[in-house]
Amino acid sequence: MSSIENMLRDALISALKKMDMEVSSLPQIDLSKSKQKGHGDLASNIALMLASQKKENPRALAESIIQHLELPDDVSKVDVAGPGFINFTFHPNVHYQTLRQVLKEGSNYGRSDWGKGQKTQVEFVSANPTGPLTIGHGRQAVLGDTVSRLLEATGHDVTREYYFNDAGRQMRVLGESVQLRFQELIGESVDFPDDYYQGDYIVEIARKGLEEKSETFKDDEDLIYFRNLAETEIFDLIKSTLVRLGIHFDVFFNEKSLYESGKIKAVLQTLRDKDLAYDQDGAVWFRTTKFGMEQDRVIVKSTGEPTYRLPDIAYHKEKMDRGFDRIIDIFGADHIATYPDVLAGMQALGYDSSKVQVLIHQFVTLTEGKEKMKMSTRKANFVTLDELMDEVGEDVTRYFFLNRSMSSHLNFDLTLAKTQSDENPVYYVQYAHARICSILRKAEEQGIPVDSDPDLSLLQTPEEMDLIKTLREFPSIVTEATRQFEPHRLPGYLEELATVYHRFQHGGRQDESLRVLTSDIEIAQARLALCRATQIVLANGLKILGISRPEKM
RNA sequence: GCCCCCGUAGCUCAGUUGGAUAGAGCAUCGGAUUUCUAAUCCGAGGGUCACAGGUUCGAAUCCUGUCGGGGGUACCA
Repeated sequence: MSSIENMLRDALISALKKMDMEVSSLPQIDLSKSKQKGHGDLASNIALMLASQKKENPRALAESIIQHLELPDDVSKVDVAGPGFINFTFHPNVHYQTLRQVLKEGSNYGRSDWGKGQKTQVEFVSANPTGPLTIGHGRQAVLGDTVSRLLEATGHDVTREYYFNDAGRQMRVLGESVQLRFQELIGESVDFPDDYYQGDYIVEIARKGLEEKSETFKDDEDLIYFRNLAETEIFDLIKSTLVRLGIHFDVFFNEKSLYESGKIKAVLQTLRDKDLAYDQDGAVWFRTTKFGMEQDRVIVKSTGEPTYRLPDIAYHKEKMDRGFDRIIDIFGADHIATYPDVLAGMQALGYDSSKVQVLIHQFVTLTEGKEKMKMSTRKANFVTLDELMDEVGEDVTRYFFLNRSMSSHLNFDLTLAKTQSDENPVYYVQYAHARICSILRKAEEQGIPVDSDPDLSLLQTPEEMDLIKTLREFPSIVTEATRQFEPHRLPGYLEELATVYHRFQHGGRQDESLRVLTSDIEIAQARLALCRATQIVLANGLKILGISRPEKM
């Protein structure tokens, strides 16, 4: 955050003091970028806020504030507009200074260290290995990875973690599904139940099994064999899909290890000791009502098998014990009811549950033309992430999932996605980057010397100034996107930046004097510096999104 | 029944803790090119911000209710 905002804030406060205002009861002074051109560089609604508090006319109040205001040197103009906004216009030097900063910081521009030293864990995907990753998983995978990248860009120490369970009923059914397909392959006639895994990939795995096994006896040992085979094969598949998407996990955490290390039992015992767990109807209940919930919840079924809550709580305790300062869980909307139990569990065990931040994203609904499809791994009516990437490419896939806010349903029209791949805004952004690379190459070919300290004050056209002002926003876009966990702000910003750049460069088509490589060498050098700065910001932004930065298109 | 998310242009979606004339892309229509990459630019049309009340200087945004879509409300995860 550049200090000009702070200087203005201080100036406003001292102006208000002069007016005998109660500074302590002041609403927070909001200084935000003016929404429209002609309204200056920053706008404050302080007069409007105070007017409502004091029941005074906001415009008159704004005028009065201005009269008492001592402007910092870098602010060249101040005026009152609309219902009572105070608009500030910067001296152009502020903008040239921004440009120098971008060029100096290079790939660090936009990065910050406000998360310095914060050990942060991000858990996402966490799909059990029962089938290939689908478009539904894709949204979470890309969101989780990008949230992680944002956290890294703001200085956090991030661990990406994938939690899975290979011991449950799902996995048993999976193993049996493979076994049945195997029996078919060796010529036995089998009855394949409707609610078993229908996908072709099951047959593929069974075929793999045929390479090392020639018969099956339907005993437990066989079942374990097929279950394990399925798990390794499917996990390989999942990992290769993730690699393709540019996602690397630091830790794959197996739920089973919580049982083996006795941590599940220990949690249960602790809850019992604290009288937060009790027996009833043959099951063990967790007193969630103690933590403000409507009813208690079962944590161990009467069969003796824990419900998902118990291992989830034990897992989060494990995370806490590993010393993370922040724990971020990314879940689909179907898990919305489960996390309060986990948070209650943390409180019950004496941990600070505010360290856990749960991000819920809405579902992907898949349509093909007008058909609405309900995705189900079991029934094998899904589109895999790999198929999507084959069709539209990795960059489009990532962008598609990132361009929308988590809280809105993502309507995925397959036919549209295919035809739209040419029109996808990601190309628009990448093209701006490629165009800059091209122009820089051209400058080199023409032998224009690189001036490390060009006269930036030669940049004066509205297009040039717009571009610089847009570059100036980047760091706060990154920090806000991180703070609010809203990755979609970044693609929106990059599209805006690309637009402003394209407009700038387009000007040169009609008018030679507006070209970057214009005959006036000094102007050319100043514009080349502007191009380099834009390239830096586009590249830094795309990198955070995990999208490639082509030098040619 | 109760709880959570969503409802904004023909379509897909933005809209910063309540602020200035509600925006963008796609689609449609009209213009610009012997290009520093037309994967570009400029312009036009297109809106009862689901509906009805309320809060106030000001509401797409906050509150209440209704309708519609999705998800939950398990001794499934």
